[in-house]
Amino acid sequence: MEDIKNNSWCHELDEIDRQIVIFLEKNARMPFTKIAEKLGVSERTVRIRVAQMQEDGILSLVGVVNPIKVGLNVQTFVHLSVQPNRIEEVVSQLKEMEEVRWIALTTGEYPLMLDVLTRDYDDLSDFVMNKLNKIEGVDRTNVVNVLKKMKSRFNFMR
Amino acid sequence: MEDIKNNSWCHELDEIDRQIVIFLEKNARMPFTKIAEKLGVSERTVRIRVAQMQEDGILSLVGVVNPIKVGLNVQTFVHLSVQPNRIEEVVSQLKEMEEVRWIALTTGEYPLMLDVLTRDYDDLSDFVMNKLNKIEGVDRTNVVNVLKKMKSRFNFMR
DNA sequence: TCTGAAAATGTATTAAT
DNA sequence: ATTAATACATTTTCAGA
Repeated sequence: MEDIKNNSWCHELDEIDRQIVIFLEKNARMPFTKIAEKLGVSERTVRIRVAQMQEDGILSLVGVVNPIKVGLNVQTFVHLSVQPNRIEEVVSQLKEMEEVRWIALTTGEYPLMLDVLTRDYDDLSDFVMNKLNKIEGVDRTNVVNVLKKMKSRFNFMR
Repeated sequence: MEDIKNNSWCHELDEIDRQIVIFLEKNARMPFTKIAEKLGVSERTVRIRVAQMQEDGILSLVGVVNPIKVGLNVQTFVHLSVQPNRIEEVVSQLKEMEEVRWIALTTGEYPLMLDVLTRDYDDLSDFVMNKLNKIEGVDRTNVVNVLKKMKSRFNFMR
């Protein structure tokens, strides 16, 4: 079981990598010199390791906008049942819709799941009525509204 | 309808803000000087605006780890039905579990929805059997596995 | 580790509302 | 009076050997 560490799809991060990530998870613009100082390594070490992790697709340093602050107040999950031979076609249409932020193929009664963001319930109902329900091949839909987020933690290092 | 622009919960970004965000969504460490140059404004303008947007909770500049690259290969959504008077209590237990990345109160048959990340199906089954099903007050669960992500777009500016 | 170049920050100043 | 922009001086950070 331990050989998992040497697989290329699972990059095992050493302690220095992990510490670097912890700082950058909080502040993507933290100066490398400051991180280096805190960890007792050279600035170069930090710079090289960050570049390597970005290169390997392990770490991204990005700006993220808070959707609520720009007026996208309503988050909804839509479970979709589709005629099996038309899934590809339906997905390609869904991909083009800007309200649809995330699409996945899933197990269960409804093979597609969408994460949908809209300004308000008017826009949501407009989306469901005029976009979703107009797609050919959609069988049944199950719409679940997010009322309140109770936890959201997407930083991975401790 | 246009007065929506002057509400404090909905910070309307002007064109310069939007352009800044577009650059930072791609690269949180892009030098302010470079952004300023591209937009034809001073570096200080960019710096102040970024600070202001961060202050207002509109924009965060963060490092994000690709879960798959660190061995978290299985994403699962769990819909939970809970005895109504025990929701708070159940949520507070779920919050402590590191597999549970995200919790929301939702409409529909199952009032709680969880986003769960695990290394593999063994860990998932362990989580369901030994953690989830041990919580007092949980009524029914509906477990939906993510088989394949078809779209993921969480940058908001165009 | 060092070093020149680049970038970020602080202060003072001005303009606009 | 407050906010936002600029210019410039100083400090910090970056990226190469």
